[in-house]
Formats: sequence, C-alpha cells, structure tokens
Amino acid sequence: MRSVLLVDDEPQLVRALQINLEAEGYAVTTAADGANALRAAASQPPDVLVLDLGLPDMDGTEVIRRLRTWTELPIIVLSARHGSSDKVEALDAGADDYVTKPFGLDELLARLRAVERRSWPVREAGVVEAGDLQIDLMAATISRAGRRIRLTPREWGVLQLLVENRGRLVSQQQILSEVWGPVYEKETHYLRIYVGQLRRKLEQDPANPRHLITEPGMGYRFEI
Amino acid sequence: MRSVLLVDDEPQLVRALQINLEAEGYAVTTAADGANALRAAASQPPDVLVLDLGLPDMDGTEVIRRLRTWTELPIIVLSARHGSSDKVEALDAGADDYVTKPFGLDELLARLRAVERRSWPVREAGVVEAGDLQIDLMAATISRAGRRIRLTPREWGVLQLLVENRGRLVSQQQILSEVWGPVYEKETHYLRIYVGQLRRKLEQDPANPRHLITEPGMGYRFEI
DNA sequence: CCGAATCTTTACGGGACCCTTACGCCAAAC
DNA sequence: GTTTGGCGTAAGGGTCCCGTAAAGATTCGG
Repeated sequence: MRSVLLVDDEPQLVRALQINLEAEGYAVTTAADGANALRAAASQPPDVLVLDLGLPDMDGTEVIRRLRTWTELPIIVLSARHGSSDKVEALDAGADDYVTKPFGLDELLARLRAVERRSWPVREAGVVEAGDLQIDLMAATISRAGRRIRLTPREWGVLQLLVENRGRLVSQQQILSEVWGPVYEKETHYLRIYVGQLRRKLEQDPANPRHLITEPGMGYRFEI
Repeated sequence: MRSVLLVDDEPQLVRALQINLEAEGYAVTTAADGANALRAAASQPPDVLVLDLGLPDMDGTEVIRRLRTWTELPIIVLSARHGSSDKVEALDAGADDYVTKPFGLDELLARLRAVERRSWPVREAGVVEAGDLQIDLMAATISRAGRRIRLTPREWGVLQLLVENRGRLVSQQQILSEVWGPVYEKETHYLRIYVGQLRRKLEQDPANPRHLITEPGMGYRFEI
C-alpha cells in the first residue's frame, strides 16, 4: 500500500498528516472538499482513501456512496462526532474503517496496515514466485527453474494450502483436516511423508529446506 | 466486509441469498456441506461465514469447533430449530450470532453489519512492533532487527498471550492455565524457565529486560 | 485383467523440546 | 545478621516429534 488520498478541510491537520504519512513511506495526495476528492479518486486512484466526514460542500457519507458506485477502494473515515450513528451510517455507506478525532498517528497507521492486510487476499489469485519456483494456484501448475514439476494430488493439496497461506504458520491439524478430511486430524505421519516428498521435488537441498519450513510442535510454513 | 462464505444444503435458499447478498455488494462463495465449507474457509478465507446448522455430512457445531481451532473468523449461524439449547451450543462452540429460520433478508443484513463492526477491532491484532521486535500474531512469526527468531511451541504460547494483553498485567496463574492447562496453575517454576529463555532470545540485555517485565508477586507484563 | 502410479502403513534413528532438579541471587521480614 | 520467599540460571535425562526408507494396499487406466 503506497498511495493515500487524504481528504480534509483543515489545512493544519492535512499538512501534519501528510508529513507523517510520507515519513512512513506513503505517497500522499490531498483534497479539501468532496468534489475535489471524487475528481482526484477518479483521475489518479489511490491505494487507500482517508476521508473526513465533515466537508464544506457535501456530506462525507455522500462521497462514500458515490465512490462505491464504481470502486471498492478501501476507505478509512475520520470523524469528530462521537455518536455511533454517524459511524454506522458511514460504514453502511461503504467505509472500511473509522477513526474518531482526536486520534494518534499510531492509530491511523494501524488502521492503514489493517486495511492493507485485508485487501491483500484480493490480489492473491495468480502466480507465486519463490526462489526458482513458480507456482500457479489457479492453473494448479508448478515449475522450478522453468522446468515443469509433476505433483500427485495429495502433494498438490498440501502445497496449495501452504502457498495460499504463505508466510503464515499452518497447523498440522489444519492441513490434515483440509486435505485428508476432518477424520484424519491425528494422522500426523501422513504429513511427514508428503512434506518429505515435496521437499525432494521442490528444494535445492531437501535436507536444509528454504521454502517448506517445519515449525516443531506447531506446523509447517511456506516461505517465499 | 466484502466476502461471505454461505454454507447451506438447500439450493433454492442458497441461490436466493446469493443474489440478494451480491446485490448488497458482497462477494459470495457457497458450500453445500461441512467438508467443503472447511476447505473453502481455509483456501480462501472469507470475511464472514454464514452457516446452516443442519448439514448432510456433519453437525454444524462441529464445523464451528474445527474452525475455531485456527481462526477467529466471524460466524453467523442459521437454524430451523427453535430450541434455545441449539443456540447455546452453537454460541458456546464459537459462533458470533444466531438467526432462526425463517428470517427476512433485512435481519440477516443487519446481523452481517453488526458482526462486521464488532469484528474489526479483532482484526487489528496484526503486527505488533516493540523496539526492534516485530511480532506477527496471525502468522506466528517474530523478528528482531529484521532477523527471524525461532521459538518453541511453549515459548510462543507464553509470548502470544502476553503480547495479546500487551501493556496489561497477566497473572502467573492465567499464563499457566492458558498455555499449560488449568491443572498446572501452581507450577510457577515452569514460567521462570520459559520467561528466561524468551528474554535471552528477545531482549538486548536479558538481565535488564525492557519488554518482558516481571511484576513481583503478581505476574508478567509485555511492554512495547 | 494387468501394471503402474499413488496412497497408506510400518519401522527406526536422530534430534529437539520439555520437564526436572539443583543452586545462586536479591529483597523484605524478623 | 539471619531467615524466608520469590525470581533467575544452568544442566541433564527422558520423551516426544520429525525425517526417511521400504513394503503392502489401493486406485486407475489400458
């Protein structure tokens, strides 16, 4: 998540936030009212929109509603009103999260990261590259250094689940339950066999795996 | 809240709900039985799960229990049974809300919005930064100054509990009860061992800890 | 009906982890 | 000064977990 469109009519707050967000590595553009916000969002769609509800020309929820007619761009709402009805209204209009003023920079950054994580699975579909491996989750194919590798159904089932949760720890129970079925949750020896086979096919040095990592006592993890 | 996984074995109801939910802006995927529901929830985690209790292959509460072993995904239960014992059982298994058939679309949409608002703070629990430490509670990873640290299951169990309650005091009894089990509430020497090991791995100066703080006679606290 | 690929089962060696025991330190109470 | 309780550290043994090999069972296509 790189670019943020910041919409607020208080110049000082905008300037302060812009400096701090840019220091965190975000590219920040700004708008001071709803009309300019809509224009900016359409001409240069940001990765996330931070929107104050109190704008001079139109209600913030109205801005959200218009945006939602054509985009699913994540929207974080800033509101000075503490009443929950405003928040509900904004969320129902299509906002993704809200922050009540006054707020700390830390809180806004946390919300940005949260929205970022949530939008991650959206672009999850496609080819995953890990070292010399190319894994296409949709096509169910995998290549190593350009060469196609053949996997058996079970092998693919295990690898697919791990790659879909790449970076995250996946418990042995979860793998067994998803690939073999809930009845097999206890049969951890199956996993040892298939993880070993996968490593022999995927890893350069199966004895020192770099992608298919064991977390002793907890589960397995696919590292890119 | 974008995506909903809809689990029911009545095709007409599923089709009707899917059309209506998609008209409301949700991305809807469906499953007709428990096994497929678990597989779908694992491979493409939705933002919320709508689950009928009467499934052909397994009890709905069993589906909830299995999901709850690895995810806190919000779950709304549908049930044709009016008895309150079913409701209690499902909620105890880990469901978030409950709708009795027959129900109106408006009611389900209201529950979805309610669960959505409630679940946001939970999702915020992502990456916690503390000094040169980066702790990802979801992925079960921890880095210090960019370098990955390996923790054993017990070490991770203790750290996870403390980080989830960061800033707050956690009693020794609570840690022992959560990580080792209620029987071990008195075995405080376990804690001394593992707190020591954690400090050696996490703290710059294990003798003068800055994150893993002892509150003599009370418990431990994780400070950011 | 046969054969090959895949899945399951069994067995075993090595290593990591957990628990246990023992001891040193510090501070507060007597 | 001595004692006592709580906390931290070190080391060793036993147990569980993981990786590997190999053979039997099952499935599937020809």
